[in-house]
Amino acid sequence: MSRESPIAPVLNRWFAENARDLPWRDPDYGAWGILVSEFMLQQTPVVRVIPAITAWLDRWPTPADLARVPPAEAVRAWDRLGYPRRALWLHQAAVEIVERHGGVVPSDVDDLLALQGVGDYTARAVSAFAYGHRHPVVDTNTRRVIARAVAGQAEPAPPAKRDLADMDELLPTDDAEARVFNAAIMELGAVVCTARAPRCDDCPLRESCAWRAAGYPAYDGPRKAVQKKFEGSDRQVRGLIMRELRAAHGPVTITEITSLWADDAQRERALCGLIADGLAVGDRESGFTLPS
DNA sequence: CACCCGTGGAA
DNA sequence: TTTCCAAGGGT
Repeated sequence: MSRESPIAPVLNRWFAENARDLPWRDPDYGAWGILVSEFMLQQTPVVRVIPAITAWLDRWPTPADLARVPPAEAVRAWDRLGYPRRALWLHQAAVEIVERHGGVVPSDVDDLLALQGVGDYTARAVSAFAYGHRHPVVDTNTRRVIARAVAGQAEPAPPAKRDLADMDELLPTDDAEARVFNAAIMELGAVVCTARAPRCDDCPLRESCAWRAAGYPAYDGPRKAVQKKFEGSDRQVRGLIMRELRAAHGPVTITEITSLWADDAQRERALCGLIADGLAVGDRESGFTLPS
């Protein structure tokens, strides 16, 4: 037997009055725009995505528009949103949408999951937000809100398959309400129930929050893996090379690349990695470019 | 499952 | 200055 979500009514009401006016929440934004927004929002903050997605959709209003240009154009337009593989994957996803779905972003979760760069989160987000289908949409925000408001813990456990079922239990049975709830719980995690300094006094769930009821106990679970330092990392070197490739009109010579980073082994590792990822193409004789 | 992958802003 | 973290996904 199932029962209605205890927190959906109050959360959905709060969302109706407090939702940020984000571009992709326009009812006419379209599935392609929403798919692009989800790619860009993978680890890139909202404030940096807003100007980028506007320019992107202005240039490539449909998957077919993106699919017919070289991947280099996508990587260049991605600019400094970070994780440039996402630009490559988004371009590839557009190609697959044209090849397999007649240029229309699919609505089925399994079809979406089959697209390059689309995982559990993005597939369900697109199906739910673009097409109104009832799926649990689980991201870092929803996991944190559920950990606190429902489980009474300061931080969620490491991501697990179980998260989908946990979210599904809270999801209203009605499709439209479920879609709003997915957005609302994510929004709450983004602006109120934040990772640092949550604004519990302003939280619509404060009366029922299990973490508050327990007296805000500190997190005592397994230590989260700490992100490795960026300064001096391979990622920094890759970033420097990518910046050069994006800015260049012609091939970038190996001499120019060598000048970017002194450590030979690390520089070589970064360049080989970019080539393996398909972000760089070429050789030492003719130089390197973005993939065409 | 642990680790890797960019970039920038805020505490 | 350093650390944290941001609508994840692939291997």
